[in-house]
Amino acid sequence: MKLDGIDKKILRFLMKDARRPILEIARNIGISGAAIHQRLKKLEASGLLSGSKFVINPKVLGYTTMAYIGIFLDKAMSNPRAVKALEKIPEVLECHYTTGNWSILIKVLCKDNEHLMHLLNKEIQQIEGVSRTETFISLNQQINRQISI
Amino acid sequence: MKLDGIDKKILRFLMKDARRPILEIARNIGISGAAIHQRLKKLEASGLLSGSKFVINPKVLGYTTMAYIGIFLDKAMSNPRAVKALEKIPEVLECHYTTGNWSILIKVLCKDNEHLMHLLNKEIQQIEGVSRTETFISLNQQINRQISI
DNA sequence: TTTGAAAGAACGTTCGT
DNA sequence: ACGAACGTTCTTTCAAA
Repeated sequence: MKLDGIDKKILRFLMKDARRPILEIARNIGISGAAIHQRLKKLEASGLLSGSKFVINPKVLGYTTMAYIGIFLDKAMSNPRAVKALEKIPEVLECHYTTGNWSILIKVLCKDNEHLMHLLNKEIQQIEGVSRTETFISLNQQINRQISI
Repeated sequence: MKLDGIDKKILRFLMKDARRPILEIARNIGISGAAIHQRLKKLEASGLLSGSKFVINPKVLGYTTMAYIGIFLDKAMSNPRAVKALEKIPEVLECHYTTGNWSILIKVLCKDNEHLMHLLNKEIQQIEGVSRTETFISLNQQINRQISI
């Protein structure tokens, strides 16, 4: 997939604000709305644009504690089964099958430390095959962005 | 901030597709467009809705290697200065100030392992005050979602 | 609070060029 | 890539339930 300068400009606009009107972008870039429309269709067809999302600020709902948890699995425990169990826990936002010490690295979002403790003791550790965990609390997320175009 | 059932339904629609027309959501939920309009304004004013983003699939652009890197900083190196340096590296998508072994945990996205190696050796390790790093390659990201409403 | 309606502006989309 | 045209959606407003 190759992007020219105009494609990149369009993407940079929409990645910041998915609701930005096409015509407004057209005016900013200096080409017609129809042209942008065509390009967006191409980008969509290529699979590069996989959708749009409203971004929510979890702090407003009281979710202030983010953490990464490295999980060690027993030999017998298959990764897919563990993932299936983790999917059912809504606090788990990401789950990665990683190289290195752990079998799995997950990112969780909790209301506070107590919530996190409960999540660890009553949810994560209770999953069959989970032998040990290592938790890293994010005291402050200082960068959060998508790939730069 | 308290959400009632209708708020939650609206959010669930928009979190999946930010471009979904309000009137269509209204029809699905069974209330008027004007009501949704009012609620969205409230949600925006509360700060819960912090914007919308087009989601890009980096694989289409050839970015297939995601990794987490734990960074050890020298005592002398202040966290803000390190973050400033990391901000300049576009491959760095997230940066967390964490408890535990490392000073900083970052998430990076690279085209391939070679790209990652270059990033580590020529960019990250070159930052003044970075003493050591530990890298965890994500072989497969199996969950990726926002907070559940 | 929500509704239904109504107005005008702005938008997405599709053409022929 | 353009510009015009059409149908839809958005925003805003208002009186009424």
